[in-house]
Amino acid sequence: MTLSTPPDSAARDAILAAATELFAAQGFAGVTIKEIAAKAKVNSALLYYYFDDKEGLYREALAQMIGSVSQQIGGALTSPPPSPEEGVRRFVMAQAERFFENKNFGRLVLRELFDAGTVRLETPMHAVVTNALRPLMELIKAGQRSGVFRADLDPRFAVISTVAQVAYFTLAQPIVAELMDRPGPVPVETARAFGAHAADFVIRALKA
Amino acid sequence: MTLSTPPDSAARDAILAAATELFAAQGFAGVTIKEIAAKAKVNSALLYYYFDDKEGLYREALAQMIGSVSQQIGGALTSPPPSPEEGVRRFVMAQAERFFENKNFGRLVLRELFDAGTVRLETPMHAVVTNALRPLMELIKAGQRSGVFRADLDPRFAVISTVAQVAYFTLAQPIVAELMDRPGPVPVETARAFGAHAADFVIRALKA
DNA sequence: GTCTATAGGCTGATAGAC
DNA sequence: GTCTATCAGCCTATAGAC
Repeated sequence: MTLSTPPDSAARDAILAAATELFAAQGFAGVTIKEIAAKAKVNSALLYYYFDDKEGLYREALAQMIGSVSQQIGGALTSPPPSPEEGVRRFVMAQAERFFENKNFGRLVLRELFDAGTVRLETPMHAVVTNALRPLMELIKAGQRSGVFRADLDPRFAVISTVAQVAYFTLAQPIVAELMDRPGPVPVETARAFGAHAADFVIRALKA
Repeated sequence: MTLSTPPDSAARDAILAAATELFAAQGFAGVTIKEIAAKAKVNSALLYYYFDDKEGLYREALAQMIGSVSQQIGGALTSPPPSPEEGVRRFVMAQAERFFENKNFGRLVLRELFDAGTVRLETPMHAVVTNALRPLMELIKAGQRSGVFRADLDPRFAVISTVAQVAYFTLAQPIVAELMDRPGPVPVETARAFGAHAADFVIRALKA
């Protein structure tokens, strides 16, 4: 069936891809419509054919990213939970995989977090908590009940400590690069190695 | 002695304070000169008397924050190092103290991290690494040599895991608030409690 | 030092030809 | 669907009165 606004089109996809990348790198206010059009190699007026306005475009870019990725991360916990430890490891590894596979995701989402005072969107943030963070918290609570994890930790704090690892690594690339004594962007192997380190680090801190 | 550009003035201070707050909340591109002037309760043309331009104002706000605060955090390690564990605890607590005492610091600095692709400043980031992160890394290495900390950890990764805690907590306020089941901003007691938790969490992960 | 007034450029967005 | 042309508004920054 055909919708009133065509949902699929090469031009539309190009616009959305360009917008996602630019918003992730420079933030909502730091990007212009013409800049997006240039990157997508389309005329700037065309953006208004496919999207309501600049904010609508931003909204769609963000919603698309968060919807797909936060579910994929949370999805690491939907399959049978072998042990709390293994669950936490899977979660962190899935988070690392998604963040490194799609560098824009982390930046776009975390950027939105910043701008939350200036808020544009509440729903996507809610999706992150519901899809990814709540399941992780339940897993940690289960681990605490079964005695595998320390019971004296506030499970909410434990969740923050866990997700902070990969999030900060992704976000703080300039600092990470300098700390690594490496010029230029951090290579994927390093990022992957950090994911493994992070899972290990967190599990060791959680264990009873 | 008098400098060419008067360094102290109530108006100048008001402008700098207003700029810091707004840049921290909305980013460089998201703030207008008139907005800053309004918040500082001065005429917008006055900003150009005290600062070169918008970027110069941003630069000064950022440099001032980073200079004072990164040294204060790193300073937690200059006094006699009692034990590696205690050193790490002091570092994390100092980081928490500074971040929570001055909410703008974390946001302004971390925001600049994001924009590093679009770079405006490299020097301040360098200051963070030199003043705060390198000393922390040396401390961790010392702990590894003396057998207090696990030797199989990459000290660079360990540094990232350590600073990520408080940084993410500060940054991700909207997510943290929702996770806490609390409407509105996170109260200071909670932030302080997280600082203690974070220090504990990290030390447990580092210990041999 | 602090203000008013304004220049000049760029921005988001629309109308309408093809 | 995609483009050209264009506008009104806001933005940074400056000139100059007080």
